[in-house]
Amino acid sequence: MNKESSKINHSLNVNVSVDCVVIGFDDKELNVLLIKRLQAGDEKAYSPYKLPGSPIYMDESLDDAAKRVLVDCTGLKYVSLEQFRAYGEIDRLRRAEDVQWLERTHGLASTPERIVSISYIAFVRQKKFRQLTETYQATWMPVSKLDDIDLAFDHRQIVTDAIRKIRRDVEVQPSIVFEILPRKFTMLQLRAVYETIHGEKLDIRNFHKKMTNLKYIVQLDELEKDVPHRAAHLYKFDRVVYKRLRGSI
Amino acid sequence: MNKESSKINHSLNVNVSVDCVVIGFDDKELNVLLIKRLQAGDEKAYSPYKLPGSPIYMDESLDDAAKRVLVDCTGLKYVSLEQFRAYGEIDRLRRAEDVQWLERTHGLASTPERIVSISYIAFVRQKKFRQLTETYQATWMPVSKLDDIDLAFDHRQIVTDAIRKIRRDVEVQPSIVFEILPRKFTMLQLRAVYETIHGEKLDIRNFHKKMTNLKYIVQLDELEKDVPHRAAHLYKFDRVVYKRLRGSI
DNA sequence: GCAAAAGTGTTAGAAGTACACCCATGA
DNA sequence: TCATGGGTGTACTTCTAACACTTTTGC
Repeated sequence: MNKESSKINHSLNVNVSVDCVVIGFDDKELNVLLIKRLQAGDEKAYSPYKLPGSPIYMDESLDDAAKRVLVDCTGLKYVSLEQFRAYGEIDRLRRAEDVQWLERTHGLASTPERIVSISYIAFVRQKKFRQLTETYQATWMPVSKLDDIDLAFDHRQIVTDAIRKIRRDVEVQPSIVFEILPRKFTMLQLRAVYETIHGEKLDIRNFHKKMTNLKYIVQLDELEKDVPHRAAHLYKFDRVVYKRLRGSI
Repeated sequence: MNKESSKINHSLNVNVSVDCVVIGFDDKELNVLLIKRLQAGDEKAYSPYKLPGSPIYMDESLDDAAKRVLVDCTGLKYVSLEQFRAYGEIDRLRRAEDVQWLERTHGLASTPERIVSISYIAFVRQKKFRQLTETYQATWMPVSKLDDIDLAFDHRQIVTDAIRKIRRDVEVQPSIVFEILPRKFTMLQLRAVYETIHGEKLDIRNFHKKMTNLKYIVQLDELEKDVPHRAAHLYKFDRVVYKRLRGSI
């Protein structure tokens, strides 16, 4: 848009951005990855948290932009990101502090009237990259505490929608739960995932029966170690069998 | 759409557009609503069909833009449109004829490198507005014939994705089938919808049993008329009961 | 031995599937 | 009387839900 003002502006498409809702699981609860905004002079005036996001570059697809954002903000590569929804209400930039932050961060002389944001969801196992989040000023916020904090732009709405989507997706596409489990997992861990996502306790025996009936959950000849109780069997998720059984779902 | 060209550019956001995938049902098969492109000098060079769509205006939300497109192109109001997916590959405007068409139609001096399109789905009963589609050069294309025709931009991909989405949505949100049925319908009509969407025959007795067990499908004290065979009962969809039973789904 | 979780079966009810015949109507 | 779709029941299988005790291990 502003070809003069800087090279950054030349290659950015400031009318379209991507935002990533990274939902993490820490074996106990769901957390969402938020970025602390860099603070300028009057620190108080700014909403401290936002989703990782960025305007797209002209030479990258939406999917590539979302991947870039995740790598830039968190160091995370190889995370499966799924496009989720576009946000384009006309009052998305209603807060002056949000606009100021955008201009400062991206070196813009001016901001468009509106930025349409394409949001992406990732569902990840937190333990994989606990150290990286500190480097990038990213922080895990428990989903249960979201009501108490202020988020920039319409990011609260986006997070709320994303969590609702994940709850639904687990029903139709159970493979996503294995993204937040280690490669080898116990039935207890698997059950904890389902209980956390659904928000209710599940019957142990029925759960065990149901899961071991699934052909793509295979028991390994291996037990967990260093636990202060009887060791549980380990299982793995067989992606090949899963895909064969479910076709293109 | 034709004011003064300068004003149009001022109020259009040419970087973002909406496209509507209107899937219609004519009691036999699924059809998608396509627009015939207005033809310039060299008619042959242009892909004849595209989805109804438009760049968004600065003072309208994405949802409003989609509604406007549908009204402008087809005269359809009060159709439930649902946002579906954003398309932002960098080569969306790869075809020169597509770019030329855009510039001519919207009076643009130049076209951005890329236009991100937000696609919307509507699912409608074709009979409601058969005459309107002629006025607007819109036409119903059987989904089964899509392989044989050329669509502009990435619209083939969009339509394919939309149809897959509808097939899935029927499972989780059965209310959408009633959008393409008359207010009073027979079990045969209802079954035809399911069979068309799923692409397979269903057992008549089991289907009947299952549907009449649903509290939100209520039998009326009324029979169909003017049929060359025994008249069937009419049923209606009770939206209030449906919503009560399914909460916020 | 105790704390903590692993592992395991049965029963009852609900839901889904397979399957075939007579009925009402208009042409 | 024939063509067309309307309307119905039963038996079998599968899935779901409810429910409690013994085993293994580390401390």
